[in-house]
Amino acid sequence: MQDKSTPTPNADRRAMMRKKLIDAARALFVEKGFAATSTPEIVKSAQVTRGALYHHFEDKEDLFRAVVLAEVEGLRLAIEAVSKGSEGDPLMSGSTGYFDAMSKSGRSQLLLIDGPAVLGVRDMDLIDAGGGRAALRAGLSHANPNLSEQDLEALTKVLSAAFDRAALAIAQGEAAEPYEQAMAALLVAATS
Amino acid sequence: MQDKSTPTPNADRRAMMRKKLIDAARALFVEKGFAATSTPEIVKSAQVTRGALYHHFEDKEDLFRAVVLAEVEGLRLAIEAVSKGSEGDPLMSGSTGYFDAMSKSGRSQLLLIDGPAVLGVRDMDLIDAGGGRAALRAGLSHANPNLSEQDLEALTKVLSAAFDRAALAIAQGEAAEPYEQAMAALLVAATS
DNA sequence: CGTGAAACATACAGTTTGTATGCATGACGT
DNA sequence: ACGTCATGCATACAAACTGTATGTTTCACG
Repeated sequence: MQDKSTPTPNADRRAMMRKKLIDAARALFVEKGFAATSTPEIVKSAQVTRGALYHHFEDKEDLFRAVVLAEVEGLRLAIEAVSKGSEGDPLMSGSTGYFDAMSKSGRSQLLLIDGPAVLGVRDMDLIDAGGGRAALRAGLSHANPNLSEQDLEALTKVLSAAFDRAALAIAQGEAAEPYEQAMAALLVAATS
Repeated sequence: MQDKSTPTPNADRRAMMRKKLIDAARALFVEKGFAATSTPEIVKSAQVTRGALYHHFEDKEDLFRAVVLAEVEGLRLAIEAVSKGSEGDPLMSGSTGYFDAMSKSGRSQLLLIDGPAVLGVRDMDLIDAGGGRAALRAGLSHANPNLSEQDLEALTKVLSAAFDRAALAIAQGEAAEPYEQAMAALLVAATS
């Protein structure tokens, strides 16, 4: 059969092109940061032209947002996979699952550093409200049923930030155990 | 006396120019973020030329670093001022002092969001190692003398991150009490 | 199979960044 | 007091980047 007889459907082309751009952008954003990464670099790495980039994304920030959203989804799946076959306290197993999932290279930099700076604290807060924080909140709520909605939200956020900082430290090469231990201690305290 | 008879010493000129630039840059960085603020904007706001900027700072990032360093110093002074005339548990009074000091407009954005993104996590970690974290560490160490150096460091960092997140939330307009309460609970737990 | 829309490529205008160069002004020894 | 020098600052310039406008190709579909 002639090659020309397999035209690529538009939906597939779109998905493939977006993936190529998102993957190339992710690698460069992780390596050099958002500001230091230029769109010519990105399209060169993805082997397409800038026309394609600006056809699929409004601007550089929009592409970054897509990268972050994909990363959050990856994080969600990873946590889900880990916590599936685990027993015991859901908070504790969720904790190890989170650390495991956040160990993927570049993930903490994207989600914890560049994300808030580029997309803003509010947007980023909404974006990762689901990514593990919902589970943490549920666990805390279960342990402290008497907590007001507001207090629960506050406790969730500060504990979540502590988790994030631990994941970041581990990603930067520090030993994991002290942080896992510290977070376990805090969790115990927060659920008693 | 003729006006011309008071030539400005170089040291003073230097300090004044740096201050003008740092102040103008701080306002714009807070308002629009680092990337979205251009050097022409900064010098226009400071009523000088780009030549002055690049004479006193290596580049835009270097100016940002100066802004951050000044901010950390301001934070340190503010905490010191508050904690001077306070009684009781140094950790608890330090906590309220920190929240108070971090309530200055733009401070959390600069130190917690843009700082790590622009200067990098490592540099920023070194920069604000003193700004309140040292006191937190000392307090934790005093309460848990048996903790290893590594464990103490980890606990300090995650708790510090929780404080930061609380300060950020408050700066974003959320109610302060739930966060102060949550942090107090965590502190109690971490010192028992 | 032809018309229209979507996907992509190329070309362009406006900004921005950092540097190079030139001028002015305070510092300092004699 | 004055000449020399370094420092402070302004202007001019080249390279790079961003977003848009315009052109071309490829699929969708009646």
